[in-house]
Amino acid sequence: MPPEESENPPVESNAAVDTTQPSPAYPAKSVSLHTVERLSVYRRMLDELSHDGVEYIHSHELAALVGVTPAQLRRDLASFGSFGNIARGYNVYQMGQTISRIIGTDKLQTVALFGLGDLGRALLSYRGFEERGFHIAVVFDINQEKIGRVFAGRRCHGLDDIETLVPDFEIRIAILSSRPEGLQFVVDRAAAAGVRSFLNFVPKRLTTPHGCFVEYVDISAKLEKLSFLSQHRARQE
Amino acid sequence: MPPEESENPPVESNAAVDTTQPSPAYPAKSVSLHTVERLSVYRRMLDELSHDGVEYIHSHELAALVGVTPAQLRRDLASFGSFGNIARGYNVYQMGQTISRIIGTDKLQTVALFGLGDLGRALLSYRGFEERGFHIAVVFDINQEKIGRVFAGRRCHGLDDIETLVPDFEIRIAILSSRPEGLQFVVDRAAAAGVRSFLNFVPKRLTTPHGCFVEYVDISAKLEKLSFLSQHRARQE
DNA sequence: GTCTGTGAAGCTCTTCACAGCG
DNA sequence: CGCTGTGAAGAGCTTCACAGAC
Repeated sequence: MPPEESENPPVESNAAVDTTQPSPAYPAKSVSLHTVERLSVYRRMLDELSHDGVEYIHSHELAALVGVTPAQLRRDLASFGSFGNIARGYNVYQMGQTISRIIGTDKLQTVALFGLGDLGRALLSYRGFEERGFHIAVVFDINQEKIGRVFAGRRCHGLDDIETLVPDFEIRIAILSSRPEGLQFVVDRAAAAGVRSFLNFVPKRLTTPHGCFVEYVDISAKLEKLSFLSQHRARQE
Repeated sequence: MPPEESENPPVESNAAVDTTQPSPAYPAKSVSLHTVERLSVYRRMLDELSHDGVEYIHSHELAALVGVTPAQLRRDLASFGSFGNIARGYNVYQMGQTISRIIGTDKLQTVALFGLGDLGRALLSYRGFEERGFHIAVVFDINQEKIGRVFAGRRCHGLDDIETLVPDFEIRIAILSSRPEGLQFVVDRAAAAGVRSFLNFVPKRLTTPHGCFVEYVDISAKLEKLSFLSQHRARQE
């Protein structure tokens, strides 16, 4: 399993640029995955700051708020172009917009959910997704008793609707919260219908379909990590 | 915020060693956090294999099953002592036991849950924790209407019971799934009562109490990472 | 003086490749 | 032969520290 971390294809500016500021829009070089994860954190804090009326912020202030070093913050931001003002720092609103555009959440993204067990229903009612730019529009389950019923405003579909609904809603992202059995089949079928990436809550390793991405969320593993740390480490991380 | 990743204090063997096999029990050197995360994955797969009756396995086989390189698997295992048999490979059952002991899940651990919203209730009904050695024994909420009611077999408590219940149940780990407001206060209070580590589902940065660990699970951030990848990268991760 | 952006150093994790064993 | 364990090399990420801007 060779990690195929090829360099980015040169991403041409596709969207209409309508910002009033001369903000750099797209990554100049390859942005590391660690950086991408931190970008989400930065954006959340920037949204809060913007909401509180803060216009400009210095790297050391924002860094302290999100818990990274100032150097790292500046490095992360520089990876897709520099736009800090030396006297006043970074424009809070503009930087938030730029990060949104880079991670692709400047427009609402339509998401599908597979599996309406306890976790699936909880994710469905979670309001946090909408405010971050994700909308669960379609839900699927294999359970005949659930198909046709409505959960949190969405009608539950059977797997046979994958081929019609995924293209119709232009779904690129799927959340997996089903039983492990048959999960690979669902993933392959969804990928064939056009889904490009999967957020997998099921504790089961998947064979990633070609051209797709899978991100794992393993809650038990996180607990085990904490268990290890409490046992073996002395101080905070 | 200097990352205080001091080297491990020499962990002396504390528990009574009762294994029948001459397996090394405790990390010889500092085990990296990445290794710890993978150990959870190895153990899950080893449990499955053991259940299927597999007795021995070679590094390249197990590596393929969990999606890492054979070299990495061997390196991970070697970080807490080597116990592979050159002819037959690794003893599946013994290695699972050893990993459990290292991450501290060879005995059931009692966990508290803070916040009984949608996500909290889903976590409460999730059966996967028990089989990995974690038991949610106590649940808390600030909502007066929930206090006293029973959810999935556990009576909901108010925060005023933290100081009595945490010591009584010897709770070391807490899961946070409440609203962001007042979360820091809850964490500080729980830490003072004896909780050592926190699994935080709330999208809010915490000041880690001294001597404690906080592990963040940010689902929206994961979606944003996928969104970025679909946009900018060409192939699978 | 302060702050940003960045070359360079430092550090950590991963992979290579091979000695040694069976 | 093939496999494990490991020194050494490689790759990637973080931090240092300073030039340049203000």
